[in-house]
Amino acid sequence: MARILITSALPYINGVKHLGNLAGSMLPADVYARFQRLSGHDVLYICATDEHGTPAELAAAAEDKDVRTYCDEQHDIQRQAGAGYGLSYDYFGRTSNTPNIELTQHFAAVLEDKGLIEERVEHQVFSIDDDRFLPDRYVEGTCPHCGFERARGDQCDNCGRLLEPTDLKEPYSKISGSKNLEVRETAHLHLLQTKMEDKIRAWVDASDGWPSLAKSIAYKWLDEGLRDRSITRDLKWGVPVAKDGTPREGFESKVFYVWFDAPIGYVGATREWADATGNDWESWWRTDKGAEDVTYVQFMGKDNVAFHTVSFPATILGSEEPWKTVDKLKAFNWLTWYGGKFSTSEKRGVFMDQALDLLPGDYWRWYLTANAPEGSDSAFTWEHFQSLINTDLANVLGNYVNRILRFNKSRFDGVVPEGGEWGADEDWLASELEARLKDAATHFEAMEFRKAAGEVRAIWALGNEYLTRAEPWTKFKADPSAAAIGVRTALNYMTVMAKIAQPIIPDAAKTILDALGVADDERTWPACDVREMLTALPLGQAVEPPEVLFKKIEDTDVEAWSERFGGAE
RNA sequence: GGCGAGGUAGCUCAGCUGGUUAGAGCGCACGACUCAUAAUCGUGAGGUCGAGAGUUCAAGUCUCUCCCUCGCCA
Repeated sequence: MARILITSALPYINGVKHLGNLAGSMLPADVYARFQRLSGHDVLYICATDEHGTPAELAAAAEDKDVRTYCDEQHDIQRQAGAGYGLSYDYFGRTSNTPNIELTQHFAAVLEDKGLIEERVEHQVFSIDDDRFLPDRYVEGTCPHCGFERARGDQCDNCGRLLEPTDLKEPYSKISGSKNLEVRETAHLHLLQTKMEDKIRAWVDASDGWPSLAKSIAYKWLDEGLRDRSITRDLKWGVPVAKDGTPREGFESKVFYVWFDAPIGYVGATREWADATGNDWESWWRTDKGAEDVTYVQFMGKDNVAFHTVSFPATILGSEEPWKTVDKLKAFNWLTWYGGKFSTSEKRGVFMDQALDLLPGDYWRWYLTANAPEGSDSAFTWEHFQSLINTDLANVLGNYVNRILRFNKSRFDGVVPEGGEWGADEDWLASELEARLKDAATHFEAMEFRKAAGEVRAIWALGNEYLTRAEPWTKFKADPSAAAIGVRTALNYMTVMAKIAQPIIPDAAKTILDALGVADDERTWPACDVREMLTALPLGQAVEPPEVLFKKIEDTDVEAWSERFGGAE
């Protein structure tokens, strides 16, 4: 039994995430976690909301709430949305909770002890009417190069030149529009990443288990040269810059930058889990306290790779403490909306909570896994969604369950029938299954989710092929016992179909296994002898057809949804 | 503008370190079957692998140029 620590990139607190976010980290992490649990491993799947930073403050202000209240509400909304998709976190924590605050302050203190943190004075734009320092991109004004009137403080969108906020002519606050700005001096802590470049590069060199996408992004950053990075901000909402409970002098109104404390949230949320369950968090994170046998797997979108392969490692490696670092890293490309970007403002795309209003979580889980943006960006379209759901879930899997259970009910009184002999058709089924089962497990293990889903689908389809060969409906007329072996094998086969479906569509799989009376402790990943699998159900056991597993998506649904959420043109 | 990803059958995508007639699923056509959510099973038709040039005995797979799409720019 292996110990596997799984984290998915932390969703930012600012609003419910869209399907692309779900598909690119939380869902595949969950599928992987479920697969590994079914395979008998000790899995700890941790996630949390990333709550600090300016966007959270502004979103709260827009709703006329204090930040804490806003985050409380949003955290709850995201937790519920995750539950709607069956995301099986062992713990869904918060970066604003005490464990993360303490850990963040701890890392900062240790890094400073190692000489990797330095106080530097910067010049930043302060908005008197907003009563706050403005992050670069919240200062706008006229570009000194091209005259574009809405250039951002970090760069001009029109001519593309990099800017400093102080370069802008006629600057104004993007938050309030106020022109009542001034440049003030402000001190910040800087993490001296330049000193750690060699150490990080050596660590990247030594890493295996990363896909090429991840390595190339890490090297790109290293090749460009790391920069010392400010890790504090002039904000109220965040981890206070303090040590042992005492605020740092001159930093009373400052907090750590969200990008510094967010990844530490993986550890923080693990501590929350330990506090809540009475478990030990250090045995998962400290190699001096039992974590040396842990395999740590991270899931994230490609935009997050640099932070996980360079920035966060800088924090961890810089501490020189025996923290666990990532072993395997799975990075995803984008799920696009008809080839373009998901966009709230332009009403393009579906968000996690909205999708659940349309259909249950399993529908989305299947589509987003079978069509995961693994090798390249992958397009969501309603038409494609409809096609995959109807074919794979309703026709191939759902109909199989329905056809065989109903036939069994009308011909064999709804119990696993006796009679008939294992024959050539059953041998054929067993050998096909054995090969495909092995492939499916390999793909799940390798985190190749499209291929895993494809193999699962192939195994489902194999059931229908078997029925075509066995044709119990024909045999029943002349020899009911010849039909019985076909039905019995088909019922046993259905248990395998459902068991391997569990990582991807857990709810539907549970419905099927319940209908077949499979005990909870027999629902692990099928790994025994294939013939044993196909003869496991006790003769005479009652099996009841469940309600229709998956309803089909009609053309009228697609029309209505395209209208509401955007679609082709 | 810089950087990144990508342009492979009608659609969504596989194609590792170059090597027999370029693959899958969906869609489509035809056939079979009737237990089933008009479901299922079988067969088949579809591609000058964005364009051009080059390296090589051999390129979707390497090099260069160009065109186009998407994203990021902390």
